Amino acid sequence: MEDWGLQAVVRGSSGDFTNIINTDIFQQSFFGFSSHQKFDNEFVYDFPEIFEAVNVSGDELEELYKPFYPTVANSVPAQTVLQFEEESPAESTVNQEKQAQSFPSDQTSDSTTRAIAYKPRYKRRKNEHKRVVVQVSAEGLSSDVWAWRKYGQKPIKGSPYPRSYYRCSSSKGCLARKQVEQSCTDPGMFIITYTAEHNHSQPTRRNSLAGTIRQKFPASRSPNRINIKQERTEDSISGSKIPSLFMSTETLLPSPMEEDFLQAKCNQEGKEDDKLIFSDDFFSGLEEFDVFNSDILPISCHSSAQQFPVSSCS
DNA sequence: CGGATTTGACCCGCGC
DNA sequence: GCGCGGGTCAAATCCG
Repeated sequence: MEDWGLQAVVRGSSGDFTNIINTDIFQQSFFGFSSHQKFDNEFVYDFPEIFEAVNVSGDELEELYKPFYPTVANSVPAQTVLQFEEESPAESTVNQEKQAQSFPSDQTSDSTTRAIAYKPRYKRRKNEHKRVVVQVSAEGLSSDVWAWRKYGQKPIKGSPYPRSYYRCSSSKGCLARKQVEQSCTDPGMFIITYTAEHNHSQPTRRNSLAGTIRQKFPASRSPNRINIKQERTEDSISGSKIPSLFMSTETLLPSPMEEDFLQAKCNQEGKEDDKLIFSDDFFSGLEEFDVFNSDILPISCHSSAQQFPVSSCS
């Protein structure tokens, strides 16, 4: 997604969406949220009430978001600010080469690019990858859907707390990185910096995604809950198994976030006839969605994305 | 025994 | 050019 490289300020009135911030789901649905562009390189995204408060603090964040203070100051006290750092054009080619090495199946890399050997021992410091900075509570720390392996820890000047470095442990070639440091102004909060993107789907062996989803959409909060069940139907033409989306009736009254989430997926994954078709990748981490399913009904989708979600087959 | 963590050494961008 | 600060490496250790 091209817009992923833009700098963005994101604010939410409530909700620990950081639980899901580094998942493909969130990233892909991110731009489905209502937004407006303030400057050439700044977008403001409004999040629905379903999110809980996340406060911004810390010297690093302050430095990062100086240009955006007007936006921050005008929003409610409870807010979350994210920044997506844009890679510099000069290094873009190098990054493509490196990514081509790591992602041989990447459709954006042609065979010529893929053949280039590039293996620096150390990465460039700045502007190499998109970065997402979030602040979460200790609870948010433990609900990461990805498997991380700690590979370093350093004391940080000006902070009494060290910074921990993590890399993705579920895929050998994955460049995804994560830094965690305790906020010096609010020791109860942690600043997480995600760097690069995963080149694989979420690890299905971990149950934390289901836990995250339950946390975000507990059944007791119906009608805001979202029930999704994976079902693979055979394509009459290709004969391959195609995952389809099934939802319970509660989603007839979706929260704005869910609606935009689904709309974004709808836009991205495409539609076929009156049924949403999602990729295998989307479902790879959602196999436990049906844990709290009751009555599952297929939904339909109008051809216009603006009308989605529109109806449910009863 | 294999994967995760710890931790000192090493590397390197960047400012002076 | 030099030194600082931060990111990564890798051997040792831990742990299930």
